Amino acid sequence: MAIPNSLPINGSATTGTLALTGTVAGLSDDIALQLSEIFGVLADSTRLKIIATLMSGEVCVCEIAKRLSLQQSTVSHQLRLLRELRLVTNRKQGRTVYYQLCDDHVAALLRQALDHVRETSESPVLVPTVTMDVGLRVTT
Amino acid sequence: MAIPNSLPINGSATTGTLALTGTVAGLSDDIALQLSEIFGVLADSTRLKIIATLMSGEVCVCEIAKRLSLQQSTVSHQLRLLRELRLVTNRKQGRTVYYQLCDDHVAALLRQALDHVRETSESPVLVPTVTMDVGLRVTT
DNA sequence: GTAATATATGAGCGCTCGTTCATATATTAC
DNA sequence: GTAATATATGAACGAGCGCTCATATATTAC
Repeated sequence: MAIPNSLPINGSATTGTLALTGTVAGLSDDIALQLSEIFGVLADSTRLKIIATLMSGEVCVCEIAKRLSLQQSTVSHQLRLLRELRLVTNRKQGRTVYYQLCDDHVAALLRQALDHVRETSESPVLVPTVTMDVGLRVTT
Repeated sequence: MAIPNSLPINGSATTGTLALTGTVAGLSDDIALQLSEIFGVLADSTRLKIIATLMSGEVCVCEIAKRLSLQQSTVSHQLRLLRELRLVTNRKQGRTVYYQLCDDHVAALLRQALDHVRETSESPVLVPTVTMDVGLRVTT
């Protein structure tokens, strides 16, 4: 994920021309790029964990690092990316900085994907089990 | 996106332990990785366009390449990835191979993200317009 | 048979991404 | 004042990704 020039993730780069994309089939270059950027944010497990952490509310940098066993600089770099995409806001109090999610869309996508993952792997259908029937038969 | 060892995108690598992820907050390494792989598929504009093309039904490789102005090998490589993630199925007829989407989840995520992109950029709120009021005032 | 068409795939290349390390700044404690 | 703590950020490195080119295979047309 590249860090953009302080542009939010939404808002089209060009003007209009959404008509062709009415039925989904046939994405314009512009929209395909926007979508890939949105999904790109979620395509890293570290960022996903950070976002998920923020879904429980406002958390400071060092707390995120502690909870996720990440280096502070790693967390700061990722938060910077999320900040420049306008997905989080921050608030400084003393020497600690608290971050907060401010985008519903990304969180909604995460939730939906999570539902799907759970749906397919949660159901205790055929938990691997080995049943052995051991015995000795003496042939005389 | 790496090509996996013929493993589908769903199905957890380890056994169970989904309990901790009940409220979304606190993703396990395993689940975060699974999610990042799902989003990773959608994090490339070329793949998005291919998937969107397949959302209109069964399409063959050369047709996809033609519609999207992509090289045939590019399309084949991406389709191979999608095939190994079990997101598409293919059917050979003569010398042409038809591909078809076979995963609802990914298509649903695309649709949802698309709705959000449209929602925020579609509305014709303040289309950039310059209004000039030019005149000459002669001071005598 | 040969030629043309459709697809698959390995190798290589350039680019991007995520992490780590080192360091700078700001704030609090003393 | 100094020390400790919290955060931000630039540089560098290694890994992975997507594309292109070349080539192999399969099928159809002739």
